[in-house]
Amino acid sequence: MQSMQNPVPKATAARIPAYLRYLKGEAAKGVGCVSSAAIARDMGLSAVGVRKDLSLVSSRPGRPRLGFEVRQLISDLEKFLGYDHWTDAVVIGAGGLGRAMLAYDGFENYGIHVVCAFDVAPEKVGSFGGKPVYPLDRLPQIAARNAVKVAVLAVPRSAAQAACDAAVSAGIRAILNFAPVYLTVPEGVKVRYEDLAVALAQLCGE
Amino acid sequence: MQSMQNPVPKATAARIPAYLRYLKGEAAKGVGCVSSAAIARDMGLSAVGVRKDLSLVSSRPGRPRLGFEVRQLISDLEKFLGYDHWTDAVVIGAGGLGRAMLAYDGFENYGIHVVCAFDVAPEKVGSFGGKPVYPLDRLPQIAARNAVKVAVLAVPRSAAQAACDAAVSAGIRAILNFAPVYLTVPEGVKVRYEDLAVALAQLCGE
DNA sequence: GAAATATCGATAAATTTTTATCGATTCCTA
DNA sequence: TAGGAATCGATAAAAATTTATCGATATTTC
Repeated sequence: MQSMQNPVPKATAARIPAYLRYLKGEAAKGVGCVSSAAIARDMGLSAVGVRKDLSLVSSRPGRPRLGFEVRQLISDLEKFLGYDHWTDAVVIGAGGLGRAMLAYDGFENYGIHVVCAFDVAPEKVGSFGGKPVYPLDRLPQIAARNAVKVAVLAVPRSAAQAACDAAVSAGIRAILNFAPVYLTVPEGVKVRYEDLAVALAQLCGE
Repeated sequence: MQSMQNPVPKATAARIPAYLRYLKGEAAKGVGCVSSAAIARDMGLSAVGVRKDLSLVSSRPGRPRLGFEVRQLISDLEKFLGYDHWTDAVVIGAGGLGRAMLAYDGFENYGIHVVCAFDVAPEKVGSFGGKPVYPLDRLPQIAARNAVKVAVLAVPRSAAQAACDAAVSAGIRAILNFAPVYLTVPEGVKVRYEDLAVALAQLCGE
Protein backbone atom coordinates (compact mmCIF):
# COMPACT_ATOMS: atom_id res chain seq x y z
CA MET A 1 0.00 0.00 0.00
CA GLN A 2 1.31 3.42 -0.94
CA SER A 3 1.79 6.21 1.49
CA MET A 4 0.87 9.83 1.15
CA GLN A 5 4.00 10.64 -0.82
CA ASN A 6 2.76 8.44 -3.65
CA PRO A 7 -0.96 8.98 -3.81
CA VAL A 8 -3.11 6.47 -5.65
CA PRO A 9 -4.12 7.82 -9.08
CA LYS A 10 -7.70 9.01 -9.33
CA ALA A 11 -8.40 6.61 -12.13
CA THR A 12 -7.34 3.70 -9.97
CA ALA A 13 -9.32 4.89 -6.97
CA ALA A 14 -12.41 5.10 -9.12
CA ARG A 15 -12.09 1.43 -10.03
CA ILE A 16 -11.65 0.11 -6.50
CA PRO A 17 -15.36 -0.24 -5.72
CA ALA A 18 -15.81 -2.32 -8.85
CA TYR A 19 -12.95 -4.58 -7.85
CA LEU A 20 -14.49 -4.93 -4.43
CA ARG A 21 -17.88 -5.86 -5.84
CA TYR A 22 -16.30 -8.42 -8.13
CA LEU A 23 -14.11 -9.94 -5.44
CA LYS A 24 -16.99 -10.26 -3.02
CA GLY A 25 -18.86 -12.13 -5.70
CA GLU A 26 -15.94 -14.53 -6.18
CA ALA A 27 -15.57 -14.98 -2.44
CA ALA A 28 -19.26 -15.86 -2.22
CA LYS A 29 -18.66 -18.53 -4.86
CA GLY A 30 -15.92 -19.96 -2.69
CA VAL A 31 -13.01 -18.85 -4.85
CA GLY A 32 -9.84 -18.56 -2.81
CA CYS A 33 -7.38 -17.16 -5.30
CA VAL A 34 -7.88 -15.20 -8.49
CA SER A 35 -5.40 -14.17 -11.17
CA SER A 36 -5.11 -10.74 -12.69
CA ALA A 37 -6.00 -12.30 -16.03
CA ALA A 38 -9.26 -13.68 -14.67
CA ILE A 39 -10.22 -10.38 -13.09
CA ALA A 40 -9.41 -8.56 -16.30
CA ARG A 41 -11.44 -10.96 -18.42
CA ASP A 42 -14.50 -10.78 -16.17
CA MET A 43 -14.39 -7.05 -15.63
CA GLY A 44 -13.38 -6.00 -19.12
CA LEU A 45 -10.02 -4.56 -18.18
CA SER A 46 -6.42 -5.37 -19.04
CA ALA A 47 -4.44 -7.76 -16.86
CA VAL A 48 -1.54 -5.36 -16.63
CA GLY A 49 -3.83 -2.61 -15.46
CA VAL A 50 -5.36 -4.86 -12.85
CA ARG A 51 -1.96 -5.77 -11.45
CA LYS A 52 -0.95 -2.14 -11.32
CA ASP A 53 -4.15 -1.12 -9.58
CA LEU A 54 -3.94 -3.86 -7.01
CA SER A 55 -0.28 -3.23 -6.29
CA LEU A 56 -1.18 0.33 -5.36
CA VAL A 57 -3.84 -0.48 -2.80
CA SER A 58 -2.79 -3.84 -1.44
CA SER A 59 0.42 -4.61 0.36
CA ARG A 60 0.42 -8.36 -0.10
CA PRO A 61 1.89 -9.40 -3.44
CA GLY A 62 0.21 -11.80 -5.78
CA ARG A 63 1.77 -15.21 -6.09
CA PRO A 64 3.03 -16.58 -9.40
CA ARG A 65 0.94 -19.38 -10.79
CA LEU A 66 -1.83 -18.72 -8.23
CA GLY A 67 -2.75 -15.07 -8.32
CA PHE A 68 -4.14 -13.00 -5.48
CA GLU A 69 -5.81 -14.20 -2.33
CA VAL A 70 -9.39 -13.00 -2.53
CA ARG A 71 -10.06 -12.44 1.14
CA GLN A 72 -6.83 -10.59 1.72
CA LEU A 73 -7.59 -8.35 -1.23
CA ILE A 74 -11.10 -7.59 -0.01
CA SER A 75 -9.72 -6.62 3.35
CA ASP A 76 -7.13 -4.31 1.81
CA LEU A 77 -9.59 -2.67 -0.55
CA GLU A 78 -12.06 -2.04 2.24
CA LYS A 79 -9.35 -0.50 4.33
CA PHE A 80 -8.33 1.69 1.42
CA LEU A 81 -11.89 2.88 0.93
CA GLY A 82 -12.25 3.64 4.58
CA TYR A 83 -15.00 1.12 5.19
CA ASP A 84 -13.34 0.22 8.44
CA HIS A 85 -14.59 3.24 10.32
CA TRP A 86 -18.20 4.28 10.67
CA THR A 87 -20.00 7.31 9.33
CA ASP A 88 -23.50 8.48 10.19
CA ALA A 89 -25.84 9.78 7.49
CA VAL A 90 -29.39 11.04 7.25
CA VAL A 91 -31.93 10.91 4.43
CA ILE A 92 -33.86 14.00 3.46
CA GLY A 93 -37.17 13.21 1.79
CA ALA A 94 -39.23 10.15 2.69
CA GLY A 95 -40.90 9.47 -0.65
CA GLY A 96 -40.30 6.31 -2.64
CA LEU A 97 -36.60 6.73 -3.08
CA GLY A 98 -36.01 8.14 0.37
CA ARG A 99 -37.76 5.22 1.98
CA ALA A 100 -35.81 2.80 -0.15
CA MET A 101 -32.59 4.39 1.07
CA LEU A 102 -33.80 4.36 4.65
CA ALA A 103 -34.70 0.69 4.57
CA TYR A 104 -31.71 -0.46 2.53
CA ASP A 105 -29.54 -2.72 4.62
CA GLY A 106 -26.54 -2.65 2.29
CA PHE A 107 -25.03 0.45 3.80
CA GLU A 108 -23.82 -1.45 6.83
CA ASN A 109 -21.33 -3.27 4.60
CA TYR A 110 -19.70 0.01 3.77
CA GLY A 111 -19.37 1.43 7.23
CA ILE A 112 -22.34 3.72 6.85
CA HIS A 113 -25.10 4.01 9.42
CA VAL A 114 -28.26 5.67 8.15
CA VAL A 115 -29.72 7.25 11.23
CA CYS A 116 -33.12 8.55 10.18
CA ALA A 117 -35.05 10.47 7.54
CA PHE A 118 -36.75 13.85 7.39
CA ASP A 119 -39.75 15.10 5.47
CA VAL A 120 -41.87 18.21 5.37
CA ALA A 121 -45.12 16.27 4.91
CA PRO A 122 -46.71 15.41 8.27
CA GLU A 123 -48.18 12.19 6.90
CA LYS A 124 -44.72 10.88 6.05
CA VAL A 125 -43.46 11.47 9.60
CA GLY A 126 -43.32 8.42 11.82
CA SER A 127 -41.10 5.52 10.95
CA PHE A 128 -40.20 3.26 8.06
CA GLY A 129 -38.16 0.12 7.97
CA GLY A 130 -37.57 0.40 11.68
CA LYS A 131 -36.04 3.86 11.47
CA PRO A 132 -37.64 7.16 12.43
CA VAL A 133 -38.88 9.83 10.04
CA TYR A 134 -38.86 13.31 11.56
CA PRO A 135 -40.26 16.64 10.44
CA LEU A 136 -37.69 18.52 8.40
CA ASP A 137 -37.48 21.35 10.88
CA ARG A 138 -35.90 19.03 13.41
CA LEU A 139 -32.94 18.44 11.12
CA PRO A 140 -30.67 21.06 12.75
CA GLN A 141 -31.26 19.68 16.21
CA ILE A 142 -30.79 16.03 15.33
CA ALA A 143 -27.86 16.60 12.98
CA ALA A 144 -26.08 18.61 15.63
CA ARG A 145 -26.76 16.10 18.37
CA ASN A 146 -25.40 13.19 16.34
CA ALA A 147 -22.71 15.23 14.59
CA VAL A 148 -23.99 14.03 11.23
CA LYS A 149 -22.07 15.45 8.29
CA VAL A 150 -23.53 13.45 5.39
CA ALA A 151 -27.00 13.63 3.88
CA VAL A 152 -28.84 11.86 1.10
CA LEU A 153 -31.12 14.23 -0.76
CA ALA A 154 -34.15 12.36 -2.08
CA VAL A 155 -36.68 15.13 -2.58
CA PRO A 156 -38.50 16.37 -5.67
CA ARG A 157 -36.63 18.65 -7.98
CA SER A 158 -38.53 21.74 -6.87
CA ALA A 159 -37.61 21.23 -3.23
CA ALA A 160 -33.99 20.31 -3.75
CA GLN A 161 -32.21 23.64 -3.38
CA ALA A 162 -34.22 24.62 -0.33
CA ALA A 163 -33.60 21.26 1.31
CA CYS A 164 -29.94 21.55 0.44
CA ASP A 165 -29.72 24.97 2.05
CA ALA A 166 -31.40 23.66 5.16
CA ALA A 167 -28.99 20.76 5.32
CA VAL A 168 -25.96 22.98 4.90
CA SER A 169 -27.04 25.36 7.61
CA ALA A 170 -27.64 22.34 9.83
CA GLY A 171 -23.98 21.46 9.50
CA ILE A 172 -24.10 18.92 6.67
CA ARG A 173 -20.83 18.92 4.69
CA ALA A 174 -21.45 16.25 2.05
CA ILE A 175 -24.59 15.62 0.02
CA LEU A 176 -25.58 12.76 -2.21
CA ASN A 177 -28.13 14.38 -4.48
CA PHE A 178 -30.69 12.35 -6.37
CA ALA A 179 -32.69 15.32 -7.61
CA PRO A 180 -31.90 16.24 -11.22
CA VAL A 181 -30.89 19.74 -10.22
CA TYR A 182 -27.57 21.50 -10.02
CA LEU A 183 -27.13 22.58 -6.44
CA THR A 184 -25.44 25.76 -5.33
CA VAL A 185 -23.50 25.21 -2.13
CA PRO A 186 -20.96 27.19 -0.11
CA GLU A 187 -17.28 26.51 -0.39
CA GLY A 188 -16.26 23.34 1.40
CA VAL A 189 -19.51 21.46 0.96
CA LYS A 190 -19.25 18.48 -1.35
CA VAL A 191 -22.07 17.42 -3.64
CA ARG A 192 -22.21 14.20 -5.54
CA TYR A 193 -24.85 13.86 -8.21
CA GLU A 194 -26.60 10.59 -8.70
CA ASP A 195 -29.08 11.11 -11.47
CA LEU A 196 -30.80 7.81 -12.05
CA ALA A 197 -32.16 8.99 -15.35
CA VAL A 198 -28.68 9.85 -16.57
CA ALA A 199 -27.37 6.48 -15.53
CA LEU A 200 -30.06 4.81 -17.55
CA ALA A 201 -29.63 7.15 -20.48
CA GLN A 202 -25.90 6.52 -20.62
CA LEU A 203 -26.52 2.82 -20.62
CA CYS A 204 -28.90 3.17 -23.53
CA GLY A 205 -26.51 5.29 -25.51
CA GLU A 206 -23.45 3.08 -25.23
CA MET B 1 -19.31 18.55 -33.72
CA GLN B 2 -16.79 15.89 -34.56
CA SER B 3 -17.45 13.06 -36.93
CA MET B 4 -16.53 9.42 -36.61
CA GLN B 5 -12.96 10.02 -37.72
CA ASN B 6 -12.35 12.07 -34.58
CA PRO B 7 -14.30 10.41 -31.83
CA VAL B 8 -15.03 12.36 -28.68
CA PRO B 9 -12.65 11.34 -25.88
CA LYS B 10 -14.16 9.13 -23.24
CA ALA B 11 -13.26 11.59 -20.52
CA THR B 12 -15.18 14.31 -22.29
CA ALA B 13 -18.19 12.10 -22.94
CA ALA B 14 -18.34 11.24 -19.27
CA ARG B 15 -18.67 14.91 -18.39
CA ILE B 16 -21.46 15.74 -20.80
CA PRO B 17 -24.33 14.76 -18.49
CA ALA B 18 -22.91 17.04 -15.80
CA TYR B 19 -22.73 19.93 -18.27
CA LEU B 20 -26.29 19.24 -19.28
CA ARG B 21 -27.51 19.25 -15.70
CA TYR B 22 -25.72 22.50 -15.03
CA LEU B 23 -26.92 24.19 -18.19
CA LYS B 24 -30.52 23.22 -17.56
CA GLY B 25 -30.21 24.80 -14.16
CA GLU B 26 -28.92 28.01 -15.69
CA ALA B 27 -31.65 27.97 -18.32
CA ALA B 28 -34.25 27.60 -15.60
CA LYS B 29 -32.80 30.71 -13.95
CA GLY B 30 -33.27 32.57 -17.19
CA VAL B 31 -29.61 32.78 -18.13
CA GLY B 32 -29.18 33.19 -21.86
CA CYS B 33 -25.43 33.02 -22.29
CA VAL B 34 -22.71 31.55 -20.12
CA SER B 35 -18.95 31.80 -20.37
CA SER B 36 -16.53 28.93 -20.09
CA ALA B 37 -15.06 30.63 -17.05
CA ALA B 38 -18.44 30.68 -15.30
CA ILE B 39 -19.10 27.04 -16.09
CA ALA B 40 -15.66 26.11 -14.87
CA ARG B 41 -16.05 28.04 -11.64
CA ASP B 42 -19.45 26.56 -10.84
CA MET B 43 -18.57 23.01 -11.82
CA GLY B 44 -15.07 22.89 -10.44
CA LEU B 45 -13.31 22.45 -13.79
CA SER B 46 -10.85 24.51 -15.80
CA ALA B 47 -12.08 27.02 -18.34
CA VAL B 48 -9.77 25.65 -21.01
CA GLY B 49 -11.11 22.17 -20.47
CA VAL B 50 -14.66 23.38 -20.67
CA ARG B 51 -14.02 25.09 -23.99
CA LYS B 52 -12.34 22.01 -25.35
CA ASP B 53 -15.17 19.75 -24.24
CA LEU B 54 -17.85 21.98 -25.67
CA SER B 55 -16.06 22.43 -28.96
CA LEU B 56 -16.11 18.69 -29.40
CA VAL B 57 -19.83 18.20 -28.95
CA SER B 58 -21.30 21.47 -30.15
CA SER B 59 -21.04 22.90 -33.61
CA ARG B 60 -21.90 26.46 -32.76
CA PRO B 61 -18.91 28.45 -31.52
CA GLY B 62 -18.94 30.53 -28.41
CA ARG B 63 -18.88 34.25 -28.86
CA PRO B 64 -16.16 36.44 -27.43
CA ARG B 65 -17.26 38.62 -24.57
CA LEU B 66 -20.56 36.72 -24.28
CA GLY B 67 -19.82 33.04 -24.05
CA PHE B 68 -22.07 30.22 -25.17
CA GLU B 69 -25.77 30.33 -25.79
CA VAL B 70 -27.32 28.09 -23.16
CA ARG B 71 -30.27 26.78 -25.14
CA GLN B 72 -28.21 25.99 -28.19
CA LEU B 73 -25.73 24.12 -26.03
CA ILE B 74 -28.44 22.10 -24.31
CA SER B 75 -29.82 21.11 -27.66
CA ASP B 76 -26.43 20.01 -28.95
CA LEU B 77 -25.57 18.08 -25.80
CA GLU B 78 -28.88 16.27 -25.88
CA LYS B 79 -28.35 15.36 -29.47
CA PHE B 80 -24.89 14.08 -28.66
CA LEU B 81 -26.22 11.93 -25.85
CA GLY B 82 -28.91 10.51 -28.06
CA TYR B 83 -31.77 11.97 -26.06
CA ASP B 84 -33.48 12.89 -29.28
CA HIS B 85 -34.70 9.39 -29.99
CA TRP B 86 -36.76 7.28 -27.62
CA THR B 87 -35.86 4.09 -25.85
CA ASP B 88 -38.21 1.80 -23.96
CA ALA B 89 -37.18 0.25 -20.66
CA VAL B 90 -38.68 -2.00 -18.03
CA VAL B 91 -38.12 -2.26 -14.30
CA ILE B 92 -37.58 -5.64 -12.68
CA GLY B 93 -38.51 -5.68 -9.04
CA ALA B 94 -41.35 -3.57 -7.60
CA GLY B 95 -40.06 -2.98 -4.10
CA GLY B 96 -39.20 0.43 -2.77
CA LEU B 97 -36.56 1.27 -5.31
CA GLY B 98 -38.36 -0.36 -8.23
CA ARG B 99 -41.50 1.62 -7.53
CA ALA B 100 -39.50 4.80 -7.23
CA MET B 101 -38.03 4.13 -10.64
CA LEU B 102 -41.43 3.28 -12.08
CA ALA B 103 -43.01 6.46 -10.81
CA TYR B 104 -40.08 8.76 -11.53
CA ASP B 105 -41.05 11.27 -14.17
CA GLY B 106 -37.55 12.46 -14.94
CA PHE B 107 -36.82 9.80 -17.52
CA GLU B 108 -38.96 11.51 -20.11
CA ASN B 109 -36.40 14.32 -20.26
CA TYR B 110 -33.80 11.86 -21.41
CA GLY B 111 -35.74 10.12 -24.12
CA ILE B 112 -36.51 7.10 -21.97
CA HIS B 113 -39.94 5.61 -21.61
CA VAL B 114 -40.34 3.26 -18.67
CA VAL B 115 -43.02 0.88 -19.81
CA CYS B 116 -43.84 -1.27 -16.79
CA ALA B 117 -42.40 -3.28 -13.93
CA PHE B 118 -42.25 -6.96 -13.05
CA ASP B 119 -42.20 -8.78 -9.75
CA VAL B 120 -42.41 -12.34 -8.55
CA ALA B 121 -44.58 -11.47 -5.55
CA PRO B 122 -48.28 -11.63 -6.40
CA GLU B 123 -49.14 -8.87 -3.97
CA LYS B 124 -46.86 -6.46 -5.81
CA VAL B 125 -48.58 -7.11 -9.13
CA GLY B 126 -51.10 -4.53 -10.22
CA SER B 127 -50.05 -0.99 -10.90
CA PHE B 128 -48.05 1.83 -9.36
CA GLY B 129 -47.74 5.44 -10.35
CA GLY B 130 -50.09 4.83 -13.25
CA LYS B 131 -47.96 2.08 -14.77
CA PRO B 132 -48.61 -1.66 -14.67
CA VAL B 133 -46.72 -4.21 -12.59
CA TYR B 134 -46.79 -7.69 -14.10
CA PRO B 135 -45.74 -11.10 -12.80
CA LEU B 136 -42.14 -11.77 -13.67
CA ASP B 137 -43.00 -14.74 -15.87
CA ARG B 138 -44.66 -12.43 -18.34
CA LEU B 139 -41.39 -10.60 -18.99
CA PRO B 140 -40.46 -12.60 -22.14
CA GLN B 141 -43.80 -11.98 -23.73
CA ILE B 142 -44.01 -8.28 -22.98
CA ALA B 143 -40.37 -7.56 -23.71
CA ALA B 144 -40.65 -9.27 -27.07
CA ARG B 145 -43.89 -7.53 -27.97
CA ASN B 146 -42.47 -4.07 -27.24
CA ALA B 147 -38.94 -4.91 -28.40
CA VAL B 148 -37.56 -3.70 -25.09
CA LYS B 149 -33.79 -4.02 -24.81
CA VAL B 150 -33.12 -2.18 -21.57
CA ALA B 151 -33.98 -3.22 -18.02
CA VAL B 152 -33.52 -1.72 -14.59
CA LEU B 153 -32.75 -4.38 -12.03
CA ALA B 154 -34.13 -3.38 -8.63
CA VAL B 155 -34.39 -6.68 -6.83
CA PRO B 156 -32.75 -7.98 -3.65
CA ARG B 157 -29.22 -9.21 -3.89
CA SER B 158 -30.22 -12.86 -3.64
CA ALA B 159 -32.57 -12.62 -6.61
CA ALA B 160 -30.32 -10.56 -8.85
CA GLN B 161 -28.51 -13.19 -10.91
CA ALA B 162 -31.68 -15.18 -11.55
CA ALA B 163 -33.59 -12.07 -12.57
CA CYS B 164 -30.69 -11.07 -14.76
CA ASP B 165 -30.70 -14.45 -16.49
CA ALA B 166 -34.43 -14.19 -17.05
CA ALA B 167 -34.02 -10.73 -18.54
CA VAL B 168 -31.23 -11.80 -20.85
CA SER B 169 -33.16 -14.78 -22.15
CA ALA B 170 -36.11 -12.45 -22.69
CA GLY B 171 -33.96 -10.42 -25.07
CA ILE B 172 -32.70 -7.67 -22.78
CA ARG B 173 -29.31 -6.39 -23.91
CA ALA B 174 -28.54 -3.69 -21.37
CA ILE B 175 -29.06 -3.78 -17.62
CA LEU B 176 -28.84 -1.07 -15.01
CA ASN B 177 -28.17 -3.06 -11.87
CA PHE B 178 -28.88 -1.68 -8.42
CA ALA B 179 -28.23 -4.91 -6.58
CA PRO B 180 -24.80 -5.01 -4.96
CA VAL B 181 -23.85 -8.12 -6.90
CA TYR B 182 -21.50 -8.78 -9.76
CA LEU B 183 -23.59 -10.18 -12.58
CA THR B 184 -22.44 -12.80 -15.03
CA VAL B 185 -23.84 -12.13 -18.46
CA PRO B 186 -23.24 -13.47 -21.97
CA GLU B 187 -21.08 -11.63 -24.44
CA GLY B 188 -22.81 -8.62 -25.88
CA VAL B 189 -24.96 -7.79 -22.88
CA LYS B 190 -24.01 -4.59 -21.14
CA VAL B 191 -24.29 -4.14 -17.40
CA ARG B 192 -23.94 -0.90 -15.57
CA TYR B 193 -23.62 -1.01 -11.81
CA GLU B 194 -25.32 1.59 -9.71
CA ASP B 195 -24.56 0.74 -6.14
CA LEU B 196 -26.16 3.38 -3.99
CA ALA B 197 -24.16 2.31 -0.99
CA VAL B 198 -20.93 2.76 -2.90
CA ALA B 199 -21.99 6.18 -4.08
CA LEU B 200 -22.59 7.21 -0.52
CA ALA B 201 -19.42 5.57 0.72
CA GLN B 202 -17.32 7.35 -1.88
CA LEU B 203 -18.84 10.64 -0.87
CA CYS B 204 -17.96 9.98 2.74
CA GLY B 205 -14.41 9.04 1.92
CA GLU B 206 -13.52 12.04 -0.20
C1' DG C 1 14.11 -33.85 -8.76
C1' DA C 2 14.11 -31.21 -13.09
C1' DA C 3 11.61 -29.04 -16.81
C1' DA C 4 7.59 -26.62 -18.30
C1' DT C 5 4.33 -23.11 -17.63
C1' DA C 6 1.45 -19.74 -15.71
C1' DT C 7 1.72 -15.68 -13.27
C1' DC C 8 3.67 -11.68 -11.15
C1' DG C 9 6.14 -7.09 -10.81
C1' DA C 10 8.96 -3.67 -12.78
C1' DT C 11 10.49 -0.80 -16.51
C1' DA C 12 9.60 1.50 -20.65
C1' DA C 13 6.78 3.08 -24.52
C1' DA C 14 2.51 4.83 -26.30
C1' DT C 15 -1.63 6.98 -25.73
C1' DT C 16 -4.87 9.92 -23.64
C1' DT C 17 -6.07 13.79 -20.98
C1' DT C 18 -5.21 18.06 -18.82
C1' DT C 19 -3.14 22.48 -18.54
C1' DA C 20 -0.69 26.61 -20.37
C1' DT C 21 0.00 30.25 -23.73
C1' DC C 22 -1.35 33.59 -27.06
C1' DG C 23 -3.27 35.95 -31.03
C1' DA C 24 -8.00 36.96 -32.82
C1' DT C 25 -12.62 38.47 -32.18
C1' DT C 26 -16.52 40.91 -30.47
C1' DC C 27 -18.99 43.53 -27.41
C1' DC C 28 -19.24 47.46 -24.11
C1' DT C 29 -18.19 52.24 -22.78
C1' DA C 30 -16.71 56.67 -23.08
C1' DT D 1 -16.54 55.87 -33.31
C1' DA D 2 -12.38 54.36 -31.14
C1' DG D 3 -10.28 52.10 -27.24
C1' DG D 4 -10.44 48.68 -23.77
C1' DA D 5 -11.69 44.39 -21.83
C1' DA D 6 -13.32 39.91 -21.75
C1' DT D 7 -13.69 35.75 -24.07
C1' DC D 8 -12.90 32.36 -27.55
C1' DG D 9 -10.25 28.80 -30.31
C1' DA D 10 -6.02 26.86 -31.69
C1' DT D 11 -1.47 25.20 -30.81
C1' DA D 12 1.86 23.45 -27.84
C1' DA D 13 3.56 21.64 -23.50
C1' DA D 14 2.93 18.92 -19.41
C1' DA D 15 0.90 15.41 -16.78
C1' DA D 16 -1.61 11.36 -16.17
C1' DT D 17 -3.05 6.98 -17.63
C1' DT D 18 -2.96 2.91 -20.28
C1' DT D 19 -0.59 -0.59 -22.75
C1' DA D 20 3.52 -3.38 -24.06
C1' DT D 21 7.63 -6.07 -22.96
C1' DC D 22 10.41 -9.08 -20.31
C1' DG D 23 12.99 -11.33 -16.67
C1' DA D 24 11.93 -13.62 -12.14
C1' DT D 25 9.43 -16.89 -9.39
C1' DA D 26 6.64 -20.45 -7.72
C1' DT D 27 3.71 -24.31 -8.70
C1' DT D 28 2.61 -28.25 -11.32
C1' DT D 29 3.78 -32.27 -13.97
C1' DC D 30 6.54 -35.86 -15.58
